[in-house]
Amino acid sequence: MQEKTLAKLEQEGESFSLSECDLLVREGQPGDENFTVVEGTLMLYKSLPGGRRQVVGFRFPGELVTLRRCGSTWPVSVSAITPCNVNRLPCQAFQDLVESDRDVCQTLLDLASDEIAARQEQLLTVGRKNTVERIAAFILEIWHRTQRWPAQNDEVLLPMNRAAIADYLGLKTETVSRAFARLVHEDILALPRPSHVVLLDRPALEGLAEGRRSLFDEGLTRRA
Amino acid sequence: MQEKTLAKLEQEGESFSLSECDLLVREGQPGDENFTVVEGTLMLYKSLPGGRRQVVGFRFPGELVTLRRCGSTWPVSVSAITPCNVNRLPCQAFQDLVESDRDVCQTLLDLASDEIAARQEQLLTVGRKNTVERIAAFILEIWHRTQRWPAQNDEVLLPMNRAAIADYLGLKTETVSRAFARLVHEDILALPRPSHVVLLDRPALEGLAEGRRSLFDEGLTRRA
DNA sequence: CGCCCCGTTGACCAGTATCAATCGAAGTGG
DNA sequence: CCACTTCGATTGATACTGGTCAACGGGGCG
Repeated sequence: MQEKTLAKLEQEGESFSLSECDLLVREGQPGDENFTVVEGTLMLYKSLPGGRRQVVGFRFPGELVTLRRCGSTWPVSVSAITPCNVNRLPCQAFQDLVESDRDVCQTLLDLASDEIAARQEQLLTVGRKNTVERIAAFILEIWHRTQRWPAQNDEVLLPMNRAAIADYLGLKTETVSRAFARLVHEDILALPRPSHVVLLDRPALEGLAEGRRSLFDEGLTRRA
Repeated sequence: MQEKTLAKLEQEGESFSLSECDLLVREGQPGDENFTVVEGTLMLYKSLPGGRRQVVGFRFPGELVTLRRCGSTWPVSVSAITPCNVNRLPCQAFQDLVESDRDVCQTLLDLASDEIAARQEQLLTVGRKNTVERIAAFILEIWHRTQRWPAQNDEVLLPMNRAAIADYLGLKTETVSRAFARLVHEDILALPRPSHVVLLDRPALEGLAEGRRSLFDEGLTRRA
């Protein structure tokens, strides 16, 4: 259903490619266009003076970049964190499709609901979890979203670097490194390369991500 | 337009009231209903073990509580922070209205876009601003949203207590108090009562909220 | 009148940021 | 092919913001 809707959007639009680090749109910029990702990974973020940056989402193949009110300015910047193929659809054509096809409209409302729920979840992570819990939640999120064909394996390839992870989780890169190091030390993860994560103990990782479990539950009690 | 759409929703639904602190729905609960606020203020939040809580939004009169995928469970809890009148509309009736009326569908997509942008903004605030900047942004947000009739006055009545503010901003109540105290000390705000904020220097407050200005730009440099 | 809750303030602590150095892999040029 | 450069990741030492714990104050209500 979502696939079909996105396919409808894409057959009306035109496709083009982006190199790694290319900026697709800049925060505050006008522009009545919608985009979908065909190939690669995009990053959505907002900036603050002093080089502060908050990543508010990643977009993988098959996803709509963002729902936008026609005539509005972009609330975020979007840039490619890998080489990408992106499909562009003018806002008006998008609008027409919504009005002519009720399935499209319903699907978009569902996608919007999912996106809102995802941002609420990210808020919980950024606002109320500690460093290790944030990293655990992050790895599991990317794992879920990139397991397109349920190949029940326990590996994740992170397309984003440590700076992007840090800015997604409201941390600094050094802090991200240390959290990874702790998870590796506890034998919950392995990191053959910085972008290659192997899940050694998924239940433990899930416990951390949901704040049920602490790295000190056992193991650092003096006389255990 | 949005008002007209919400009115359509409300005339189909049934209205009822909530007392302060009543729980409207609990996170994870099933329930195919949509709600709008007629009177009062609602709070949306998510919980974590250990009593940790993240508020992900407030709802004022005339607002839809949240867009929901039909058949899904609630991703958040909703409770009344003041006495409220709320309108309930079964998901199916909501669905029917969306399908029969393209204006409704378009308006809902616009509302969803706004909500997504608002959560992105909150993420920036929680992830990348310091205590004072968060409070400044918060006060201005509530000020904007409660100035329904552009009575160009500089007063805000906060319907939520310090705990709700803290949980919205990823802080503790003591920290919220201290930030208010600093803003009062700098003559940017006055606080006749804890819930009654008077904006004495809106430009300064906006500068802080956007991270352009620091409380130390002048005033705490040793020899100024 | 007194209790209780919420907000405020103070003293101290801890987790994360900051600053700095090092490591390692990938790319470049001799 | 190998030295050199570069950039991202990692690790260590220290600083600082916000959290924790505790006490106090004021207003509302029984």
